[in-house]
Amino acid sequence: MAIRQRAVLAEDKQERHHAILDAAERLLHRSPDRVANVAEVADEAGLAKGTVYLYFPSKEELLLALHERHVDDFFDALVGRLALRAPVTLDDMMALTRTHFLEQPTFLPLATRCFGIMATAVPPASASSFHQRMAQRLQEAGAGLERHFPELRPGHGVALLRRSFALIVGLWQMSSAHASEEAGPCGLPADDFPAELAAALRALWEGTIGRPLRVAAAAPEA
Amino acid sequence: MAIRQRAVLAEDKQERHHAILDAAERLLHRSPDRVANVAEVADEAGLAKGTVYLYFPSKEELLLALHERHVDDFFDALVGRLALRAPVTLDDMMALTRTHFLEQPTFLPLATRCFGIMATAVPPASASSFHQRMAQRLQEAGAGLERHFPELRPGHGVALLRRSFALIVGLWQMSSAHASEEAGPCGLPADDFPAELAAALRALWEGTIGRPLRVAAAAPEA
Amino acid sequence: MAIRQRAVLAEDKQERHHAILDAAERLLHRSPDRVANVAEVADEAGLAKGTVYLYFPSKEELLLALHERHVDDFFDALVGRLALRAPVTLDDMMALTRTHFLEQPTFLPLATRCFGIMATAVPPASASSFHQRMAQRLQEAGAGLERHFPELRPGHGVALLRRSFALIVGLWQMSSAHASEEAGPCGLPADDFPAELAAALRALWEGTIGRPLRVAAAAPEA
Amino acid sequence: MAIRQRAVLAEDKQERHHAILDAAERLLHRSPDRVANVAEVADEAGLAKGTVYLYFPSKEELLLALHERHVDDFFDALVGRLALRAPVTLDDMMALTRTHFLEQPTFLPLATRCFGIMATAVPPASASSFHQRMAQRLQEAGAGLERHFPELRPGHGVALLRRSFALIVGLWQMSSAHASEEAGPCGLPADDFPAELAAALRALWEGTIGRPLRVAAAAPEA
DNA sequence: AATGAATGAGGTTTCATTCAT
DNA sequence: CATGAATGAAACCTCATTCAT
Repeated sequence: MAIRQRAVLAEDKQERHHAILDAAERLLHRSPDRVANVAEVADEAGLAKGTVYLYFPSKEELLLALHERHVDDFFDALVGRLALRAPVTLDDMMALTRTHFLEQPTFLPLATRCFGIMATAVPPASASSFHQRMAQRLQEAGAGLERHFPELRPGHGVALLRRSFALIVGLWQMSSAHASEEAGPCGLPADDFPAELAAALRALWEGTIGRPLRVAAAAPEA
Repeated sequence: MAIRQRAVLAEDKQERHHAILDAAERLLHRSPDRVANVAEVADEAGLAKGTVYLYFPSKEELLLALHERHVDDFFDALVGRLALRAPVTLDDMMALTRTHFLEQPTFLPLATRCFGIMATAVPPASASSFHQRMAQRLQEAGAGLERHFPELRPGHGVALLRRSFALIVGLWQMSSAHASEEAGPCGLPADDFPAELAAALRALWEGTIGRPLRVAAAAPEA
Repeated sequence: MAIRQRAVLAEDKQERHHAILDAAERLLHRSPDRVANVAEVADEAGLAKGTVYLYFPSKEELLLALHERHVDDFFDALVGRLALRAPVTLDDMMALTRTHFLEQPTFLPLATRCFGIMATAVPPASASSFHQRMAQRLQEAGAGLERHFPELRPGHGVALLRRSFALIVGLWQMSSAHASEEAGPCGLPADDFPAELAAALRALWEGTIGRPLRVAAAAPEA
Repeated sequence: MAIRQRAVLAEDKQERHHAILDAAERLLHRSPDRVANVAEVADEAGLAKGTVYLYFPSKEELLLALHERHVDDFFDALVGRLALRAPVTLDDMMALTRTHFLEQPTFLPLATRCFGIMATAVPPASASSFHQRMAQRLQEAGAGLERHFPELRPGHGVALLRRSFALIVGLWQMSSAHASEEAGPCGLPADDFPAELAAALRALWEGTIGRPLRVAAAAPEA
C-alpha cells in the first residue's frame, strides 16, 4: 500500500532489507515490551505482509537481524574508540554502554528476546553463522581492549567484554522486571539502574584487571 | 485419567499445589526451552485442566510460583550456609551456584522466562508481592554476606548478590543461545560454561570486595 | 461456610429454597445485565455449590423459579386489586406495572433470560408445569379483568394481559439495548422509558377495549 | 477444506461477507434456539475459522450484522410499500409482518439474542453506529406511515412502529418459550401465534390511530 | 517481485455439574 | 444433608506462514 516499486537491483534489495528492519525498530521503540507481529512490521514499512517474507525467512530471523544490527553498531563504536591512541578509561566504556544500551531502549529487550530464540526458533545454520560473525567482532574488540589494558592476558579481553555484556543484560532484566511498580522495593532500584550498572561494571572490571580504575570526575588524576 | 483423590485438608492442598509445580518442573526439565501449556501440566500431574486453575489463577502465576520455589531453595541453602560460623569462601558460593543454578537445568530457563512475564502477564499485585518476598530474602542473605566479608559496606552484600545473579543469568543466556550447536564458536565456550562462570564470578567478587579471594585448590592457605 | 445447619424438616427446606432464590435475586439486582454463576449464588446464600443442587436440579430451573416468584408477586397484587369493588382504571394498571416491572430492576432482565431458556435448557416437564401454573393465574386475573371491563368478551381479559406483558417486555428490551449510550438517538428514548411504556400500554388497552380510558389526573372527569 | 478462491476485489469481499452471513443464517435456520460457534459458521461457509475473523471483528458483531440485514430487508419492503400511492391498510402491514418476521424463522430468535448483546459484548462504537442506522431507517418509515394515516401526529409514526416491533418480539418470546410442547397451555396458543399476533397488532394500531381499521376479509365493505 | 487473503494450529480460561468425603 | 474439589467440554481469538493472483 505504499512503496509498490520493485527492488530489482541488489542495491535496492539491501535498501528494502534496511527499511524492514527500520520499521521493526520503530515499532519496538514505540512499545519495547511488546513484540510486534509481522503484519504490523509490514505495515510500518509500507509493505505487504508477504513481502517481508521475501527478505526474511521468518519472523525470528528478522528479529535476529535487527539484533545483529544493534550489536554491530556497538562494536563499530567500540572498535573505533579502541583504535584511537588515547588511553581507554572505564568511563569511556561507560559512555559507550550508556549510548548503545541504555539510551537505545530497544537493544536490551531485543537482546533478551533473541537469547530465547536461538535455541529453538532459528535453524541451527542461521544461528551458527550469526554466532560466527559475532565471535569475530568480539575477537577484534577483545584484542583492542588488551592493547589498552596490558594487565589483560590473551583472551581476557574477550572474556571481559563477554562478562560485561552478560552483566548488563542480567541487571537490566532484573530491573525491568518490575519497572511498572512505583517503588521497586525488591532490592533493585529500578529508577537508578544506570548508577547500579556503572557500579557493577566497575567492580567487574577492577576485579578482572586487578587494580582500581580511575573514576570519571577524578580524571585529571594528579 | 485422574488421581481421583480429593485434597480436602489444607495440608492436602499444599501437597497438590506442590504436585502441580512438580509436574511443571518435570516438563520443563524434559524440554527446557519449551514452555508447556496448561493441558500438558495437568496431564503430567494426573489432573484435569480445570483443576490446575483451582490452584493457580493463571498459567503465568504458576510459572512464577515454580520460579519462586527455585529461588527459595537457593536462598534457604545460602542463608543456611551463611549462618554457619565457618568462614564463607568464594568456593562455597560457587558450590551453591553449581548446585542450584547449573545442576538444576530448569532454574535459568525459567528465571529468564519469568523476567519477561512480570511486566505484562501477571497482575501488578502478584508481581509486587513476589518482589517483596524476594527482596526480604535478599536482604537477609545480603546481611549474612556482610558478616562474612567485613569489607562489604552496608548494602553492598545485597548488591553483590544481585550482581552475581545478573552475571549468572546473563552468561547463561549467552551460552545457552547456542547450546544446540556442536561447537559454540561465538566466543563463549558453551561446553565450558561452568568454568567461565566461576572465573567471571571471581572477578566480580574480587572487584567488589577489593582483594583477591582464596582459590579452591589453593586451600592450604598459607 | 455459613449456615451449616441441616434442613431436616420440610419447613426448613422451604426456607432454604427461599434463601437461595433470595441470593440469586440480590446478585441479579446488583448487576442486572450479568447472570451470576452457581458458585456466586451459593456463596451469596452462605451455602456450598453442591447444596444448591440439592434444591434445584439445574441452574436454569433455579432462574425459572426466581422468575416464577416475580410473576407470582405480580399476580398476587393484580388479583388482589381486581378483587376490590372499586373500578379499575388504566392508571391502576400502570401503577402495578411500575411497581412490579420498572421498580423491580430484576424482573425484566430475568424474564428475558427465561424466555430463551425454556425452549432448550429446561426439561419439557418442568417447562410444562411452569406454564400450567402461569396459565392458571393468568386465567384468574383475566377473568377479574373482564369483570371490571364489560367490553371485554370472554377470553379477552387473558389476551389483554398477555399482550400487555409482551409489549412491556419488548419495549424494555429495545430500550435497554442501548441504555449505555448517552443519548440513545435510535428513536427509543431510553431515558423516558416509563412514559413511552405508559403511552404504548394506553394505546393497546384502548384499542382492545374499544373506547378511550380515563387519564390519571383527569380522573374525576365530570 | 476450503473454497480456495480469493476475494481480491472489493466486490468479491462483499460477496464473501454475504456468504458468511448466509452460512450463519443457514445454521440459525437449522436450529433457531442454538447459537452456532464460529467454527461451525466457518465450516458452513467453506472457510477456515480465521477467515471469518478477517471479515468480522468478533462473533457478536457477526450476529449483529446478520440481524441488521434482516432489519434492512424489512425496512426496504416497508418503505417500498409506503412509497406507493395506494393506501396502506393494516392488512398490508400484517402481510409484511408475516413475510419478514414469521416466515423468516431466524428473525426473531436473532433479534432477541441481539438485544442482549448490545449492552455488553459489542464495543460501544459499533452499537452506537448500528443504532444510528436503525434510527434513520425508522424515521424514514415512520414519516411514510404518517403520510398514510393522517391521524398520526408527528413522531407517532415512529412510535407506532416501535411499539409494533416490541409487541411482535414480546409475543413471540412468550409463545416460543413453549414451542417445544405439544399443547402450549399457558394461555398463549403457540400454534396460533400468527392469529394472536394479528389481533394484538390490530388492537395496538386502532388504539394508536383512534379508529377501527378495515379488516382484510371484510374488504369489500362498502 | 509484490501482494494480502486464507489458513488452522494453538493456547487460555470459564463454569455447570458430579460425587467422594 | 452438606460440602467443595474435581472435571472437561466449550468457545474465543491470534498470528506466523503460505500461495494464488
